Amino acid sequence: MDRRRRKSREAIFAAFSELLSKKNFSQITVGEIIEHADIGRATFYSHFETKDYLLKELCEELFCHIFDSTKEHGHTHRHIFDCDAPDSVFLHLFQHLSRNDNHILDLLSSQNNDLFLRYFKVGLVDLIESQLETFEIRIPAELPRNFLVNHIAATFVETVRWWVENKMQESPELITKYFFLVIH
Amino acid sequence: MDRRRRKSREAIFAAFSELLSKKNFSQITVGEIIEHADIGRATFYSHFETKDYLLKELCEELFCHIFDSTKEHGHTHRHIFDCDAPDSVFLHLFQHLSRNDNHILDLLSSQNNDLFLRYFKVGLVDLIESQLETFEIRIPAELPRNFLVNHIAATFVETVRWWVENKMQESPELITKYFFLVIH
DNA sequence: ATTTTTATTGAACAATATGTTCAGTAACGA
DNA sequence: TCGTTACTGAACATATTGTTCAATAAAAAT
Repeated sequence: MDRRRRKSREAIFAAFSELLSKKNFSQITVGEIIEHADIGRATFYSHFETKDYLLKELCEELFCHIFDSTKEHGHTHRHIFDCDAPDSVFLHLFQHLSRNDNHILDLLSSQNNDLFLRYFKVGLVDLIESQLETFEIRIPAELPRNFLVNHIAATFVETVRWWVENKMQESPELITKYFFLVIH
Repeated sequence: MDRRRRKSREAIFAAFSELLSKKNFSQITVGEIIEHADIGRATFYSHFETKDYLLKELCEELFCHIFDSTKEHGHTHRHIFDCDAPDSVFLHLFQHLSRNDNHILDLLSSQNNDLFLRYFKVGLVDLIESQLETFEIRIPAELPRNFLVNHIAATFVETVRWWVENKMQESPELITKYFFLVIH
């Protein structure tokens, strides 16, 4: 990608992220994004069709990164069972979040956290779907697999929500413990 | 309240609900609402400051109604333990939803279901908070009460979401069973 | 080093949406 | 019947959106 194009794109993402951490998505205007990113109006529209697509691409950048890195871990963990915690895919996710790369936490703590948690959950469902059998969870036979996968993903997301709403005072390890207490 | 005022208010709610079941909240304009409700522009703004407040008041009308009715049930159930299912506060909620009063289901099935489920969850948290001790759920001592309440409410909401996404093929009784399988 | 390709700019543009104002009219309640 | 309250519809200023275009500058290719 052309360097100029990459710089514009990054400037838009940075400006948009900062605005999102301060005010509501629906109240953010394209004009504001342009102003903060310090680019021309036509440039913005040459990159993103609408504000919604911008959000979508931002989420993909943020979360694909997380899931890719945990999937690598997941693959090793799946086979190496002498690891400290066999369930640590989730621990890794919590740790990853608490490191606050790409200012994810600022976004998850903002008024717009629903927007991000929704995207996050979709990725989680895929991850859990593909690894459900490796989890040490007793699966009631009467329960649709589908339902259980959704439940685990949703519980994880809600745990994250609770965590950030409580200013993230707990360690990733403790949060992981809470998570498994309600899942098992 | 003046009959004219009540009629305008109802017309706005009806028009707004219908629009919400068809298209995205952010894409609905005040102009459209006015047109469908068949009222003057100034009338709309004499009732609701913004589209967001309109949504808020609509949610309150919808859900206060549900919670009020289940709280009455809850109070009786709390003391009458020869009832078929002592946990039936949740069964009642599922049944109430499936009756589709006020077209709640249309709204919960729409693209905007997040908006409503968010409001719904807030009411649920209050309900569960006040009745947690009456539930037959073993409470791990290490878990903050706060966390558990949020988890139960979130699980209920996610169960509803799963249900409506799957076209509500299951009976309220079966859904209640799924719910308790993952909660207990 | 020169040429070609590509991206950005800024301004102008029409189209749409927002929220307010006001005088006239109709419905309400007492 | 009379005073009050609500609705109307049009007009209004303002803000936002998304597009267009010619000029300019940076990057890539030769």
